[in-house]
Amino acid sequence: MKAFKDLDPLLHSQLRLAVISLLIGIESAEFVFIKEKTGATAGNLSVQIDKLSKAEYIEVTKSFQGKKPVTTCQITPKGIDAFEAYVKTLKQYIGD
Amino acid sequence: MKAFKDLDPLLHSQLRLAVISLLIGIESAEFVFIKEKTGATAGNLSVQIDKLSKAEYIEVTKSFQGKKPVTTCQITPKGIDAFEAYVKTLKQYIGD
DNA sequence: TAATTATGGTTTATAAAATAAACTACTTTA
DNA sequence: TAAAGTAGTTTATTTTATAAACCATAATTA
Repeated sequence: MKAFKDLDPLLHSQLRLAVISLLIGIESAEFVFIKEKTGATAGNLSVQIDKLSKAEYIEVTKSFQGKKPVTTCQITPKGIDAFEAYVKTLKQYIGD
Repeated sequence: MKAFKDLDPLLHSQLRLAVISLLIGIESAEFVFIKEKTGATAGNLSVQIDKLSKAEYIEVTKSFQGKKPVTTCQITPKGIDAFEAYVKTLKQYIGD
């Protein structure tokens, strides 16, 4: 208990945590929306979304709105589980 | 709000967070004790304690117990403030 | 008593992560 | 048609985390 590796390193990242905690309360969100909400740069966000996607914490769909590319993100059940486990562990840390 | 940089990067590290959250509930703790509790390696812990110390989040005292060196760590008021701010921000993330 | 292991760390090197900068592809506007 | 904007991706650089090697001293043992 309180072994420092208990916190899922994939979620324990400033930006990825912000993304997941944003997606947890919403059905789906577009790249640009997430970018604005988190204040991240496009490059950084692109990389982190890719990691979350490869871990299957989120599902990413690419489509077009007219001629513009639109990247839509959605949290998966696996992502929800991971987030809940993360929060649970965290609460032990912060004594809640 | 929820800008991903809101979380103090100095505390947003698996090991440093474990150290601080350990020290918050205790007057002071020795290096070896923290090492065992967190499961960290000595090298890693040494580095992270140094960072927390340089940021004045903790105070480090070196002494001897007989002939053995003893490194004692204590959280500072600044460290307590930082931890509380961190927890506050975090709670917005995890929706608490 | 000379090597061996243990304790309590620090320093340095390497691996992994985050971030920024540069780039692609296409569109809109001046 | 040249410039600027949108929506991202890729690559390079910086920072961070981690592991490995090391130092000093003490206790153990062969």
